[in-house]
Amino acid sequence: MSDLKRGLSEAAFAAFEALGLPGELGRVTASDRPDLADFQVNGALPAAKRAGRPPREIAGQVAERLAPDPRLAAVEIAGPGFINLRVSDAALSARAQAIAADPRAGAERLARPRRVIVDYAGPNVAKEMHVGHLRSSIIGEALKRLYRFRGDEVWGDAHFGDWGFQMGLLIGALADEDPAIARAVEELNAGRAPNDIDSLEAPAFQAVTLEQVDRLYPEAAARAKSDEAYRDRARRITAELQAKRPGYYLLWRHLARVTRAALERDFHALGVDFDLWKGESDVDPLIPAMVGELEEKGLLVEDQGARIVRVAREDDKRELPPLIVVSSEGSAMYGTTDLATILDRARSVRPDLVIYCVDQRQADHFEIVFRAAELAGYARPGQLVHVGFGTMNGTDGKPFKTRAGGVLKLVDLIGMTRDRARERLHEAGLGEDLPEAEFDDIAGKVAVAAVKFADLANFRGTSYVFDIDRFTAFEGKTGPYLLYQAVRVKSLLRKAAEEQAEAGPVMVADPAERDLVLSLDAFETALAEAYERYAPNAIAEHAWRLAQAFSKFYAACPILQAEPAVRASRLTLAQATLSQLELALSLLGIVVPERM
RNA sequence: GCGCCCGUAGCUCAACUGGAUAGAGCACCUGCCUUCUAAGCUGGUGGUUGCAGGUUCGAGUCCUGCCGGGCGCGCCA
Repeated sequence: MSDLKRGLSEAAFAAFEALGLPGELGRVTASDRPDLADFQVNGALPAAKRAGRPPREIAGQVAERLAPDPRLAAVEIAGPGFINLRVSDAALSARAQAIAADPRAGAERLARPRRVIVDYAGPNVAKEMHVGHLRSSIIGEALKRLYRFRGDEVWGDAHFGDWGFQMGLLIGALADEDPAIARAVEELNAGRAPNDIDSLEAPAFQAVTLEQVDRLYPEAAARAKSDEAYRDRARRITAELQAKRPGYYLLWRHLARVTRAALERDFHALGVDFDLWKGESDVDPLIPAMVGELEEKGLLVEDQGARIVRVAREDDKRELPPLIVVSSEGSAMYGTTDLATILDRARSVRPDLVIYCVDQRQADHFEIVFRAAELAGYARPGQLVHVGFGTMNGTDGKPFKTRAGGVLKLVDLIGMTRDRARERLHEAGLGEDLPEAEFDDIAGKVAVAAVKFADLANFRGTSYVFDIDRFTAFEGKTGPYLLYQAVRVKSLLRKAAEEQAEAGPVMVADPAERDLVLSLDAFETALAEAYERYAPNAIAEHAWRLAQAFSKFYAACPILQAEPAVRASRLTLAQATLSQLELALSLLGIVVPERM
């Protein structure tokens, strides 16, 4: 059963067509004026222009055809030609009943599923994740879950940055700092490259820690900006690493392992998971053949010592730089591995759509890579999509930094939020008689809900201010509010079960019940919008509205004390709300505890 | 310099792709716990949507020009 909005749209579509007007004009939307109507149709206004007739006249004719519909209690014309629809209580009751009985809580399935890859543009394997990495993980995860839920076949790929200049830079810095490492690298490099390099171990590298990496990388990156010789050496090392010189390669492998473990820990804490734990290095073997192919196709040209693909077009408004495939040092670049990854995926997964969930600032980069991929025949137009998001700034409007001037690590953010959650749980007297382990689990879920919802409630495209107080806020439009509402329903349903109160047929009567059912009905619309615009904030917004509608219903309508038939109806509404709310939150990557 | 994005309540953000009276949260006033979890609910204050034009029945949304901010522009990712 489709939602009320779509059902009514179909009726309005038919009404417009019967009048010889385009059916699309019959699009039904939620009313802007809830005091006047539940839904509205605005199509009479644009229709008037085409038909050369007054809008109210057309609206009147459409309304006449809609009026007999048993789902509608009232059809009225308002203002210049709006058609206001008020749904009957019986139709709302039936819809609530259907949602309650539906394991998908009223959400539909795609008619034509696609094969989709969500590329999280994973963090660099050179430094720990900080809050700046938050968005791609959270948004990417939400998109992955949404797409999968609607019926697409989806692969989430971490796509770690583990094969570029930053690795050469870090290797150089480590050798500079620790003579033992420098020696080990030299000795290994001096020996002949063994055929089975993967089985080699280099004990000297075992002592390298994440803390060391974390400390050295920013220094090295800064120095490379001003010191040309230093930069050139790092680029040389990068090229040699990619050529698998044993010393560099084995040190790289150790770094990859160490940082990978930290990344897994961070992603796990956030409830983010990947189907493919791939990195740039994984497509390295494809590069030589790819370069040859680009050459054969006449796309590759020599320029300033590098080998590039020109992607600029005549009608470009700006001068788009070329894709640098092979640097003048002979190494693969960011764009090289991206292109090779597109080729790899085209051969393995054969996706209909690849969503790159990456910072908006990289828009030009992706435009260049996508054009190159199309020129090479690795992708069709529209198959690759860059879903950009804004940057996260501090309260001062500049890129976020801690008070000490450093970046805030993701683990620390989660930890801080969890501590705040513990405090607030105590203050509110929630979960006091629960075992320690469950209490901790709840605090963790509250923290993740707070962090994720604070991010996902914003439209991805705009930058927003990272405010630690906002991420640890538990009142108002926050993740914890939503958990609280869901848990309240669970508690209610538990109590009902104890009293052996059963759910039964829905009979909508109270205004709060009407509003709740209309909120439930809007689920599919929210999912469709989030899907089409790659915008999880539509789901977050829906979850918030639903929770709020329930809270009002909860305050206005006693449930367990009501007479049996009313009680049964309200229990069904509560169940439907819980299943849809929990589902919506799960799509955002937020887990609801049993109690709190 | 060229290009992209943004400017909405004191603060942080929405606004179903051009529709009615621009909505939430926080903050600030107001009332509600002998009824199912008060992290809640109720009512209220708060706006010339940066400025000036234009397009049309109708503009926060589209166009033009200013003002202000962010970002990107070849071997970092």
